[in-house]
Amino acid sequence: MRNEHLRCRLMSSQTPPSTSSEIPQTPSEYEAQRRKNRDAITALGLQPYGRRTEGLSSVAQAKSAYDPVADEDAAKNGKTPGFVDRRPTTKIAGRVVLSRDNGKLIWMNLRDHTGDIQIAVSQRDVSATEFSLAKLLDLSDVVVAEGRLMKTRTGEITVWCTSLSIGCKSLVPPPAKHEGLTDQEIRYRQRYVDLWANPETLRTFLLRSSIVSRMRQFLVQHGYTEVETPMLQALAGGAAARPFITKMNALNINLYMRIAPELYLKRLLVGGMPKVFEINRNFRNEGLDKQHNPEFTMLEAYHAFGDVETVMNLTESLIRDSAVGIAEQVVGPGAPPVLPFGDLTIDYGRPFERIAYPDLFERAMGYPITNIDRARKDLRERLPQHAAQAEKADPALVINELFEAFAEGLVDHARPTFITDYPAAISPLTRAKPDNPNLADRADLFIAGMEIAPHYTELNDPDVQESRFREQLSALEPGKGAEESTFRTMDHDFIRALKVGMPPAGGMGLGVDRLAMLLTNQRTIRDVVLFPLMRPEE
RNA sequence: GAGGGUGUAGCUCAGUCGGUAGAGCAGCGGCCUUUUAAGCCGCGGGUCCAGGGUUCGAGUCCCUGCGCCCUCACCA
Repeated sequence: MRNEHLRCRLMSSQTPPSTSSEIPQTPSEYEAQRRKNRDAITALGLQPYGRRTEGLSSVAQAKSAYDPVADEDAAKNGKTPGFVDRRPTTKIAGRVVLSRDNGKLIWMNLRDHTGDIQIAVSQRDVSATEFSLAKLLDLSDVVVAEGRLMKTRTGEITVWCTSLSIGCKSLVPPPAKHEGLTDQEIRYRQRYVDLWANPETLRTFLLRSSIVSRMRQFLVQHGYTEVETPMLQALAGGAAARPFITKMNALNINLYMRIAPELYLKRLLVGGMPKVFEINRNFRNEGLDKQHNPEFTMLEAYHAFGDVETVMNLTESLIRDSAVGIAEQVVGPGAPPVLPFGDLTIDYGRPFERIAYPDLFERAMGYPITNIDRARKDLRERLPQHAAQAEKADPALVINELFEAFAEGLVDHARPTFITDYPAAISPLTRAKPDNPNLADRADLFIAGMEIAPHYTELNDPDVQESRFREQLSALEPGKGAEESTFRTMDHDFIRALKVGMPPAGGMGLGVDRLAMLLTNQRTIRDVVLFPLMRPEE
């Protein structure tokens, strides 16, 4: 009953308004003209918003079905009596991207997600109604064309229509046919236009989709279990970042959008799931730039009885497999995983470089990280804008300023590189190396200068974890304290979980958007996020 | 947060020294049965991002604000 009612309402809303007073806003000249054409299509007895259509081929399938022998035969013998036309027929749906009306013969180019193809609508070969429809079509309408596959005199594969119908009327004029849609703002705000008007955009997102599904497949094949943990959390933990705050009415409490799934995934290790991963969104209340969108997709994976080395190997093989998948789609089967990113050519097939933090520091500065006096002096002299840092109590921060300024730049951007052996002092949530308590069992993967994935040997001593939490809380800067202490709270349940006992484990987090940027050669995160965050219109 | 760029027709863009708002495509009317960004003839189309100022006169110069892009900084 209820469905009936809904259906009636839906159907009535599909009926075009008969009076102009029902048109919601003043239409542009273009929209008015298209509404007029739509009404004329309705007047022909056709439904301008189409209906279910079976037996559709993609444009790519149609093109590959073209039969040159049959076409030549038809061209040569088509007019002889008793001729049997063996050219294959096809039925395709696509958006009208070009139209050339020669009077009694209309050429149009249709586009679907696989490409463009030309169709011809001849007055001689379709019904009078269908030919009238063809005359009433506008650029960016979606049509269904059926006919035989042939080549024109100039050699272009064409569907010579025997029937034509409309899938939907477009009331909005398309972007310039030659330039496409170039306005960045409209590309992001109206992605639905960008996707059809710029085939490169659709291609990028199809590639991104294939990366993510192939990653899932890879992880499952390697024995990892995919899980989903809370996105709404009473405590936003697992990373040092500011969360989005939201409110739950029923319980009258504040909740936070998660900044990381880490603490929940570790609880699953406690529960006895040995290898888990999650691919999902994290939310961080920070600024936007080429590498940051407030919501972004993160892969986190944990491996019980593994360590940092275990997950480094996982990341390396996972990224290599992703690159192989992309190379096969972009270049062809068997293509090596070598992909361009801007001016770089990145070979994902070679073993990833591994450089220890202290070694890289010494290579850049000429002295070891233990030479704190020298480091303080360097910071004052070479980075005066960070002079205040030099007076800070913790030497590791001094070292790290210099490291970021001078050492990170030595990493070859074209070569995926793990930086290992970070100072323990700047890695508060990581276990120390078994043979050196001053170094953390942590490795960060950099590609093209971007931080792609951190790896850790996870803390599993509840007492150590609790004291690290406390240190983090007490280290809050006075100015930020009031605000940040509202969401930085001790996660007692997580400590309780560690008391139950978490096996030793390796864990990693991989920025899926950044990996998608690298593999699809897009310079900004906004070009690999379908609907990037924009300031609201108006 | 700082600096730079940009905003003009549905789209892509010109617009000189401050002096009647322009082009191509798209649209409308007409012609055209093998076109390739089809072609030919004709026609219409503007809140020059918004607000203020200077000026006889502002798309143009000045100020303020907003959007987008780029670089840097911050954050991670």
